Amino acid sequence: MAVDKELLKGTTSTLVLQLLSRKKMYGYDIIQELELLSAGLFEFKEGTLYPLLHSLEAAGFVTSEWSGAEGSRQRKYYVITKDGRALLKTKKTAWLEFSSTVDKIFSGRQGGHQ
Amino acid sequence: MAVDKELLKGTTSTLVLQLLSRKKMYGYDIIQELELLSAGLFEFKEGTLYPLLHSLEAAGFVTSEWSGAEGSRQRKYYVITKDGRALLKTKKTAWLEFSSTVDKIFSGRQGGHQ
DNA sequence: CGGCTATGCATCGGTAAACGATACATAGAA
DNA sequence: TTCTATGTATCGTTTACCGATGCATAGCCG
Repeated sequence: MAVDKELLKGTTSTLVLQLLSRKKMYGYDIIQELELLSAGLFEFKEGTLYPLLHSLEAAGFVTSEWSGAEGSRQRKYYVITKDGRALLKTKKTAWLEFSSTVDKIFSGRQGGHQ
Repeated sequence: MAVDKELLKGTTSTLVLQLLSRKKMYGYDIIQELELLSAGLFEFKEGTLYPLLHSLEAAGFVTSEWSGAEGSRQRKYYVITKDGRALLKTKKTAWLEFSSTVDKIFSGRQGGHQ
């Protein structure tokens, strides 16, 4: 594929980076917010999100920090890095290119023989 | 995921069905045409397409027939069925819902706190 | 007090889509 | 004759995603 394999297999990492580009968030919050923003269409599972966050961190696209009020529950907040923002930009561009191409083909504006 | 897993993992089967909804085609032709229509963006591999066509046929969404001039090379043409057209319609609707949701989230029109 | 639910992070194994490599055969061009 | 394009096909690998599960805490309600 000429387009990014990851894009075809899912826009999950891009969606997560997009959310993190707005504010730092912790895992559970990301799951809730994506479900809310998509009107229930996207239901990320823990088994999907946490490994993804770990790999994004290992690759340097996000960093993490434990935070929370003294003595209360600690949450692991993820913060997007400069590299992460660059990746987000690239991935969003790729998404637009991909989705517009799919739209074009689906609309049937093609050759037209037969 | 509330949306179809197959959709997320790729729109390949939908793209193939879309092409077949226009005219019957053989495998090699499908690969060429998709590359052409997408301006080189989609480069389907044989290892992707042929197993896909076989599974579509096994599921009853397409049928196949060998055809070609007498004595010349025989090509295996695929024809979309009524079930195939119904599936295509469903998948295109799902794609629109999915892509518009992704677009909305990417555009940043969300909550806006912080 | 005890149990239930929501919150919160995490890992592990299974499934299946997509791909790379490869095989094989024919036709036409160099 | 050798190379490239055409044409169908299979196989093994990779890996995204998910289901299941585990563990821990906080708050609510009977």
